[in-house]
Amino acid sequence: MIELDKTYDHTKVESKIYQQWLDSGFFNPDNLQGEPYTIIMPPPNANAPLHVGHALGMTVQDILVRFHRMRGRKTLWLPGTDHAGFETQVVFEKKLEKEGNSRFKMTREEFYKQCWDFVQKNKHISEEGIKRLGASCDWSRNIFTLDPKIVKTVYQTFQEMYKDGLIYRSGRICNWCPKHQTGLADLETKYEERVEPYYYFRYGPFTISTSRPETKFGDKYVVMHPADKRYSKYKQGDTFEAEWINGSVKATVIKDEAVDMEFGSGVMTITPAHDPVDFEIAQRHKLDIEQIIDKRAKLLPVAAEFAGMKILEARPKIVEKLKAKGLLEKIDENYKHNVQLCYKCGNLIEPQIVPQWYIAMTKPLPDGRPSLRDMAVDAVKNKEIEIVTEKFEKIFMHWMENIRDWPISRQIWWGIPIPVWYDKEGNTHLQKEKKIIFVRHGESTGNAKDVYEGQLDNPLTKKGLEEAAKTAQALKGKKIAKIISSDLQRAKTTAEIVAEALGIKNISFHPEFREVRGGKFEGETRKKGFPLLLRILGEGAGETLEELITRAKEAWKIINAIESEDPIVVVGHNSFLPVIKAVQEGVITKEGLIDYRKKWHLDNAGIYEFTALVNPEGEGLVQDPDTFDTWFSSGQWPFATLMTNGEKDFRTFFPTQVMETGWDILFFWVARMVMMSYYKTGKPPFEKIFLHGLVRDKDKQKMSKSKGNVVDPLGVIDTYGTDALRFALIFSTSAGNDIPLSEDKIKGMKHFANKLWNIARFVLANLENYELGIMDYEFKALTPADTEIIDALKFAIDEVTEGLENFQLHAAAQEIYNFVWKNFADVYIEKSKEQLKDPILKENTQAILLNSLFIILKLLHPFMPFVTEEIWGKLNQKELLLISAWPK
RNA sequence: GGGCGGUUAGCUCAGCGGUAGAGCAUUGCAUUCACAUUGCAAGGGCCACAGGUUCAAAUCCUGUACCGCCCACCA
Repeated sequence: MIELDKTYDHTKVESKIYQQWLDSGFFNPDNLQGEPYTIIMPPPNANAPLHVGHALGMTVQDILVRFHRMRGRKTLWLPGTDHAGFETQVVFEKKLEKEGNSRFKMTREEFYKQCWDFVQKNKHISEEGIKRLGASCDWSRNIFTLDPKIVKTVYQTFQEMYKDGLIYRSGRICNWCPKHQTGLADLETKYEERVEPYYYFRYGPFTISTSRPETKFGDKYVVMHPADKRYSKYKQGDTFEAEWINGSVKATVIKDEAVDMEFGSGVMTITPAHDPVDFEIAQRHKLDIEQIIDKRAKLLPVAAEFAGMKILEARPKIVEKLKAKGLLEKIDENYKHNVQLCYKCGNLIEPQIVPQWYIAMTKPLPDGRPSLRDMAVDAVKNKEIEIVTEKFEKIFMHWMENIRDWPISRQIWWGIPIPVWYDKEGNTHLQKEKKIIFVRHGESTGNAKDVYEGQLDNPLTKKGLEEAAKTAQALKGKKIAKIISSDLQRAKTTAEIVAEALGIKNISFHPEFREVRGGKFEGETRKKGFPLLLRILGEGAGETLEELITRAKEAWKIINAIESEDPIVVVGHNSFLPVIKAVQEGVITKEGLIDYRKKWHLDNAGIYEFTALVNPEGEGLVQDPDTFDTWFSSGQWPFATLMTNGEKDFRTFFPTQVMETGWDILFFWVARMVMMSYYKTGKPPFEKIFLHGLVRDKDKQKMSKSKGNVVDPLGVIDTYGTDALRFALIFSTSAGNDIPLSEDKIKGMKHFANKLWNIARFVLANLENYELGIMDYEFKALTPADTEIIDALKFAIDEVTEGLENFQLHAAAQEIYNFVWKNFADVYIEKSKEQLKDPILKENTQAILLNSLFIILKLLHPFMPFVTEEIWGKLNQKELLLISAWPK
């Protein structure tokens, strides 16, 4: 007889159960069968602890993932963390500021290293948080957005898009944040209504008006609408002298339709260097453009005595001066207008002309496909991608229609550097693609004996010679630029056989590491696994890590010196081949090398082809100082992540099934993923987009640190348990709507977990020695109460299943909640107490109680994984509830 | 300026053609019996307003009034 505690104590259960799940290996789809079901986790910022919004997202995804795993799908939920370029840099700079430091006092390298360490330290905190939420994701595939394998994919995409003419660099005007010293996309700015004085000035024969007199120093064009009759006597190109801030200027009349005749006097002067509309007018008419304000929002020498002043300081003084000159006509003190602000720091955006990289959103692809925008729009229109809740589909379409080219460069340091170099003439140089064909030597006498060879210079066996010839055949027909080989006999001979068969004269041999230091491993019997490299590095028997890396870099020098687009064949032994690849991709730690050694194992005479991106080298080449917008790399996340684990994952799990995230990053992220994925793979990144709302406090207020109403999910978990938090987040809310979360609600759900626990306690207490495996129990002599609960149970199964299938999680949660508490506990259990006393009805009743409990646990498991798994474990089950079959 | 939503019980929200629902809160009763992190019961709504479609409207259509959000941004 199994006794349960009187109440459910989550603190005794959760970490234990999570460990059981991890140990089972079933978070990893490699241990599951069936049709793949994939969700890529939106990677939380590595620098910040989880907030309750993450808790909601993780819960929703975990529910979907657990549901489909139980339904027999090969389920992959791929976790990761995000370097979150701008966000993290802002946080880190604030930290520096507190310490009296600044990034402008540091070298870029210093800054990057410190930021890296800062992020690595915090990364574990968010990963721990994800675990505590019960996320059943596959940690063996956990990945960071700055992982070299991700960066490589990002660079490849950049290169492809550049070659396709979709990426270009332009010196047009951009949103500039003077505080953060970077350009920003439109999405990264916000508007705020302000009431500010509005000034009317005399400018030659005209009246012009402005809220920003400090920009007006360089103004030498007056612009009016061509159809404005009031000014018909002025013609395009007319000039006149006008007394202005610092003396007389020669002004030119420009006619442009951008001018609103109704507004002010219908005449304006323009400041092309600091206003997007003015800039466009200047472009149209090929007007001079002069910078007035510097990147720190201070006035330049053109402002004469005002030079060096901050704009807000200068403004009243300039007005004063113009007034003294009799040029001020009037001031409207109640002028309401919108000002553009940096969405992070809230400082005024100062438009500046700074060259940025852009992606063309509406330009058709050179291969005949429509533009990035159109591919995304088409996908949603013809339901290749479905956005859950129509509301967001409309918003998505509307945004897409008005989309502008996307600036992807940022003048910040924390992020992926832009892989572009400039020479002295300002020409652009990209990374070079090097096609590499690795070939391992054929079987050597050492291989035949299955021993480690190390530096032993063994020849090929007869079989090895044949293998080399076979490999040569496989390469036949390829144009090969050169063969580079190790000078060990086994490699040399293999290389020569290949060269001869393909008729290649261009072949060179390079010295291997030959020194014997201990040499303990030589000739030893090969054991399981991939220990050779480990032993080289670990036991000091051979080459040190530094020596190995140096040698790999030397190899790359040789490869890079080859000026050919054709593939280069590299012949060597099994340990060195992946090392070259790893070093090229920047994985230069011991762990990184060993990881590569495991992944790229080659059989004797095996072939492995890949394309490397190599930085250009040359006199005076300077790398572009900018980094990518985080969303440029995370926009590639669904395929980039799946491409890191060999090609198999990508083939198996892409396109993924669902992207679940907050609606607030629909444009930032989701739209970009759709476009990038179609571009790169020709496929949608996911079939469904499921957007959750913002979690608000009980008064529907947005949570914020300054309001002090932030709910810490981990604190809630400590007090009420993960299951309670999860159920509270899901219960009585529908997709895409904001969710008010109150402590009462969470408490109520803790009560529900306890209710379930006591239901189990009751069922178990009344089982006596009844054997537990009764899922096939044949019911006889059903009472009306029995029939009723069986029907209700069937109904609940259907409703919960349907709710989960249709992303109506709240409906599913309510259904199971009501069934458990009302139908089962309040009605059936109460009636069963009588029935259990009846010797005829007893067994039947026990069977119904137990079967119902089984089904309840299954239905509830996606929502409340811990308490259900714990109870399940008390029911003498062999397999985990985690992978038990979903009821039908 | 353009677009998208919302308005249902005191509070938070489901329902979206067929007799008004949940959680919390309120009130009364019960309580050695799985659970007081409980049970039973009660009160509480012309489903914003005005028209229309329909045998039938909280649910569909049109308009009005508030509330909210997104996009654009006029010097």
